[in-house]
Amino acid sequence: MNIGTAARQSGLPPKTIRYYEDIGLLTADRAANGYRDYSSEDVHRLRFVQRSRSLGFSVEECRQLLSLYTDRDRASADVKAIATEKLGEIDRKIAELTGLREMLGHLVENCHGDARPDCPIIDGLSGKTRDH
Amino acid sequence: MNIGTAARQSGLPPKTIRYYEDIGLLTADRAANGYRDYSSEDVHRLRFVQRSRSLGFSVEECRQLLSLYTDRDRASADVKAIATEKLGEIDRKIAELTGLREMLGHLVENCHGDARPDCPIIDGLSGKTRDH
DNA sequence: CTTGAGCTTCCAGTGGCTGGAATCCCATAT
DNA sequence: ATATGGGATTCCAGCCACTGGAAGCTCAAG
Repeated sequence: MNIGTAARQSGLPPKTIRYYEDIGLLTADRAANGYRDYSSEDVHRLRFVQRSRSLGFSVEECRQLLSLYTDRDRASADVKAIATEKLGEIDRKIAELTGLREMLGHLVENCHGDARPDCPIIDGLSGKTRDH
Repeated sequence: MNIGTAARQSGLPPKTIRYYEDIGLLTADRAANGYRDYSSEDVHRLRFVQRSRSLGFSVEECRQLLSLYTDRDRASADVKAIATEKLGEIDRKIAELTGLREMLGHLVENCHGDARPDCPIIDGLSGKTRDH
């Protein structure tokens, strides 16, 4: 099957698939006319990468996961280690964003938001107000 | 004052300050020897940008905020609009990450994580299991 | 036989820096 | 006077993960 079909079935744009091939993440057979030719197993791998990426794994992590995916004899502990590490990262990111949300939320709440120039948001960003 | 001092006082690396100048976000006077020369007002602006960036505003948004910061007569509503929009983005990001966290958390929970090859994480990523 | 869609490659740009090289300036120690 | 070390300058390249666009090929349908 051609790249367009593989793209539709995997949820990845053709450009991205070519890019993945370029960086050696996935390979593809070539048909007689020079077109890339994907098997359904290839599509599985593409979708695997698509899902992994959408779950926040970096491309390098996807490379690791793919090799764990391919290696039918690896220990599940190896996979769990990567996933757990990523879970920690996600938690840290959520915590950070929640902190930001709170800070910015306070600023927005205290801003009357009318035609007057007086603005606690600007004051907060410029460091004028004492930290509470 | 030199760029190093301004950097220490604003919390931005010198490289970043030069970069900001390069893209026209901030300007700097030059001393006789060609060194950049920062006033304390310049440092205020640098810190303003530093805080805005750390709160998740893009450089382009910082450009807007800076002009609102400089314009002593603008309505606080203008600032509030930008901040509220950003608040929405942060909320969306948190929601997205929370979703990811949950999904990945389930996979990790169900993985026994021992020497056996059977792994629900890989199965989940490959789409083998029905979405529950 | 033409048209249009889809495929190929390659080059360049995105955002927001960051690292490194080569060179210059300045203050201090010898 | 000079050597040294730290900081400043410029410019070029690279990071991540794509994405857009140009120029040219192939293929199926009308």
